[in-house]
Amino acid sequence: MTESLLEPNGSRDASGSCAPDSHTVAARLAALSHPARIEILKHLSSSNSCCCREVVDRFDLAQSTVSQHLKILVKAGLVRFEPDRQRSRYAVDRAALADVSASLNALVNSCCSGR
Amino acid sequence: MTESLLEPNGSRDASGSCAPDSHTVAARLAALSHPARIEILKHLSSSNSCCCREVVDRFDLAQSTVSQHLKILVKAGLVRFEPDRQRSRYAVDRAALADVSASLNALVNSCCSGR
DNA sequence: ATCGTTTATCGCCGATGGACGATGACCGAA
DNA sequence: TTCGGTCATCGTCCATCGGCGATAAACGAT
Repeated sequence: MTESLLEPNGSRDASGSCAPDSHTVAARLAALSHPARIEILKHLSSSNSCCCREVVDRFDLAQSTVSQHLKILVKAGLVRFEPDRQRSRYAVDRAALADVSASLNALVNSCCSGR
Repeated sequence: MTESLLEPNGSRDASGSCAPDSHTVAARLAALSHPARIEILKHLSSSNSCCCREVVDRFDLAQSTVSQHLKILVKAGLVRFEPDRQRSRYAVDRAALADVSASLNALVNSCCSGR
């Protein structure tokens, strides 16, 4: 693994808020850096909770592909997964999503203030 | 809420808020989804303008690797590139950075309102 | 002109991503 | 039970990423 040459870890900025390290932010942004996943997120948010099939029907992607994208979103913590009997239920974790946005905001602010 | 006056690709929906398409957002987020690039951005922002060498000295990465990362950041429009005689100058485009953040904010908001 | 510095690019390689089809498991209904 | 629908996972294929060293071009200084 090629990590550890960057940031000391959990640095705190002047405002006292904890700035997540670059790896964490990068990993979460990576989950958002695919158009299909963004669209899937939008779709999920529009209907509170979806099963995989609904997403497959909406987009022109194979079921296995959609399942993969959902898995990535779940792994990133942006989508909650609840295995129902037959139909799995996927739902946007709005708090987590807001958190990612806040992290990026913090990064941008630190870039704009450090001058 | 947020104005993003740039972005030629931004389509304006009925509500007047600018909603960039998924590909655009995804591409810009992809540029941010690497810890080294995030750290490089922070470094650039801390000293207004850098040459490649400065970044190479700061991080434990080969010069070619840093050059690649910088190229990616430039291509994404997050960093401005100005070829000086000998030393290229790289500087954070704070407006573009703020714009990415705003785009993500807009996405999150649309996900949180659509319910 | 020659050397040293800086930079961008090339080629290479291993790892990962993204797409798909096929498969098997699970469940509900007939 | 059998059938149909849903889902996760596996394996495969191809493209891209991320790292590096090597190289050549451009420039300043000697």
